[in-house]
Amino acid sequence: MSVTTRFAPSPTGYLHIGGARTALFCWLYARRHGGRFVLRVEDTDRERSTPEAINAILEGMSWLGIDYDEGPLYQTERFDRYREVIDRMLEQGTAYRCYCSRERLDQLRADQQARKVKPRYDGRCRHLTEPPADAEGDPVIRFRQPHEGHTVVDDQVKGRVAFDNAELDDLIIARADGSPTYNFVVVVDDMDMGISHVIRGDDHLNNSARQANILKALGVEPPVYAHVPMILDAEGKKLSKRTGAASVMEYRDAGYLPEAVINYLVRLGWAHGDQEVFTLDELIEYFDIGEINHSASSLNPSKLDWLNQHYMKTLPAAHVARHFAWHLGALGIDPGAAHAPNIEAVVSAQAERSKTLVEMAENSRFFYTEPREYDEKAARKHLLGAGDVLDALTNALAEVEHWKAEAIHQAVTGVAEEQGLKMGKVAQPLRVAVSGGPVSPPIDITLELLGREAVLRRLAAAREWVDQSAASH
RNA sequence: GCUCCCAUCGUCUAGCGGUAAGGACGCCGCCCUCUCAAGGCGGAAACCGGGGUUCAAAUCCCCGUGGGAGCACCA
Repeated sequence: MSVTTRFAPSPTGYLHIGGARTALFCWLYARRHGGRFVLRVEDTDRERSTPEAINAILEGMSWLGIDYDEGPLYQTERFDRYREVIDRMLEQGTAYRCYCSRERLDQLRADQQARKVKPRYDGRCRHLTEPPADAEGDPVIRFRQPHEGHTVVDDQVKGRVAFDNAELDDLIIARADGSPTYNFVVVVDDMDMGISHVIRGDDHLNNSARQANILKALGVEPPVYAHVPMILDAEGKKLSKRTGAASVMEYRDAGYLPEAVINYLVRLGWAHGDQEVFTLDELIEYFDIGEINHSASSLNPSKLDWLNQHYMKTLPAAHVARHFAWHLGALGIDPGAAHAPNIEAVVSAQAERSKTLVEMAENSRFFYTEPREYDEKAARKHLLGAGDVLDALTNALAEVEHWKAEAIHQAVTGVAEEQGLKMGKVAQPLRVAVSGGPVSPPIDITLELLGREAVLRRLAAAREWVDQSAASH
């Protein structure tokens, strides 16, 4: 059987992280089986579906690198088709007109709730042959749900799930204004698009029986269903805009690489033995629906951090640098400015001491702008009284022939020996002088990246600061 | 309320009748060290409860408990 999967988000303002994982699963499954992956936008809710909301989803997909073979398809463009199917069902008798007023329906529901039974339509219009005399307004169309027997969904994740058809009522497939409803359009779309595998959130598991029944009424074999569990926040609660971390774009903005997010997401609810890190090719080779977990999983932010750092360290520096540049820009830094250090070298130097690109950008500020002031504690500890060391360093560094880490390292250790000091007593004043604070990549690499001119300029400024501080105390 | 789903370290998970219940993140030690990290080594840490089935149960069944989802002229 040829595989066609689909991702069908409704545009609600952003690409939800859970939706992104579902999309990823669908995408991987299609790729794995040489099938097709379709993107379908469920925009029948005209209120919520804005161009911005649709763009947010497309942007999220493209940032993650999840491409699609077909689409985006929009349901709002398919109303004629839905109408056609509804008419056919009316003709065949698998659907019927219901004239019950909203008031009656509300009353019915209220009564049932009061009697503590499951609210459902009582089928009053199910056997009507013509409109009742007291009918007011346009009728809705309901699906004639079979009431006997069971509908079995052989879910690829949850296993065999049986629904008693008596539990299912005749759901509305078209409103009084003629517009089709969700459970119906999904069915028509899945049928028309030849979807073979419906992989979606398990909040839809209950819908699958009725959808399967509509499909059968249309004479079509239902697709294979796979309902994947939800993603919860770190506290085990439902993710929301309020708690944050729900939108894919928040992860980009927080400094995560798409590779890290993909790897993190795929391991949330899916595992391949003990392997933690996967290339895309490996995922395509290994991914299978049957290995998806049955239960919801909570976000583990520190594990994402770890993966992100892993990818920052191991992905080609040039690739990481492209994302890094974007974050530098967000800080108002132009990585392409004259005298700016080689950005790939900065990435290599900072990757092992940053969890995110945002952190990397903040820690790398001093490479691009001279420190306006020194970290107070660090300056007091390392700069005060270090005038002689700074002088010696200035002299030694001015002499260095090839401004490379190895030569710089020799010069610095030379000063330490000559002054009878431990390396720390030399490197730390130097570090504070050039970076403004107590933390930076190895001092020789830091200096190489900064360039001799900038280093000597910063040393002179530090020397001046030492004198001034000494004078004022 | 009814229907459906779920349940292994704090978290992500491996396990699919016989294991000292494994790995990862995080945490705690030690080593390395010019800072911060990274890295190496080691450690603490789990089968929700109760019944069955079986020679044997984290694994299979039932009940309970606890989470979650669905029950709209929303998607």
